Amino acid sequence: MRIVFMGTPDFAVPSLRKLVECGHEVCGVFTQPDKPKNRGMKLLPPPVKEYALSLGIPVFQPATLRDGSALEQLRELAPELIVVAAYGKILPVDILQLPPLGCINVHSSLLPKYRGAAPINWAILNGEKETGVTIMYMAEGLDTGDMLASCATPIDLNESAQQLHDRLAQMGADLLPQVVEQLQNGTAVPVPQDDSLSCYAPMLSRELSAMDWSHTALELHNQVRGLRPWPSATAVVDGVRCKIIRTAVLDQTTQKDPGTCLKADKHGLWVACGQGTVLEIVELQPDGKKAMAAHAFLLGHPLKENENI
RNA sequence: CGCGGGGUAGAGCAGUUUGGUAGCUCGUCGGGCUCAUAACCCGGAGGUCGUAGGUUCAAAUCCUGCCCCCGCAA
Repeated sequence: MRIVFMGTPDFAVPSLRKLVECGHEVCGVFTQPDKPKNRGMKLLPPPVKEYALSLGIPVFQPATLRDGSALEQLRELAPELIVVAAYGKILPVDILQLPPLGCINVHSSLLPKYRGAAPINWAILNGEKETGVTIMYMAEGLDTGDMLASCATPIDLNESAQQLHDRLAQMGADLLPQVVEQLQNGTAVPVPQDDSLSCYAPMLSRELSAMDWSHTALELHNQVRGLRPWPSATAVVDGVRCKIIRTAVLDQTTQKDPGTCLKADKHGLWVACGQGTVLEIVELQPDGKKAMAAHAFLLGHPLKENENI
């Protein structure tokens, strides 16, 4: 089938790869413009662009889809279907109506839950036991279109958003061929979303990072793994601002106030949290340093028991 | 030229301001104690101080170039 693919970050790459592998004619790829990133403000191409170029697929990076030129380019490409995965732009109606078979989106949640920009992270932040991917028609509303297929997966208690992201990216890609085939055959069965069950997963921000020890160990654990790799949960440990990379919820209780260091030696770094729960900090990354095991950090930052960390 | 932190033993840090024999904790190796131990005691090994040059009687430390790592910002 003749398809235009729209996507930007790593999440979208497996889907694009799958379409190509299945023999579809991906006649064009739309992705966000290169943006200054990283140290030195170097202009970096999005992952989807790099991959598309490596396959020799024409890449389009319009700053806007609303000035008519993108629509014109799409008319020339004349796709039967547009497949979107984490593109990062809202498609205007005229584009949504262009392809004969419509526009479909690979979304990393079990819709109607977690519509929006950061569904993977919010599923973990909220302590969900299960999430998944959904492929749906695109409608004018944000992630509100009729669903065509979905696939669920359990979330491991210690899984980070990054790990889950990678799994879901692949799951979404694997789900794609059957949906495309059904659309082609006319056998697809769109299922409307039940708006009463929906919730939103807004974009992440650094303001979510700071750890509040009065929260329970489980809540903090979810914060730590849900915000990986960006923006990461942060805490000040021995006066040093650190990203907290990996934690473990301990099967212990304490009478000490939240934020009290219960243990700080080569066997571990334990912190008292809300409601008497205890969190172990397993791995962290001080400002300006590489990630390190908590016990290694303690060698150079001797912390005492019963102090506030 | 976006802002900033850093590269010292296998690991994490101190020492650099005020140049003068390289230090701490952990690990490691050997020995001891112990029913036993991830605990404790004794002893040892291990570092061209990122790299290239400069200043100096003398450089981890001061000066210059370069390489690499990381945080912020986007």
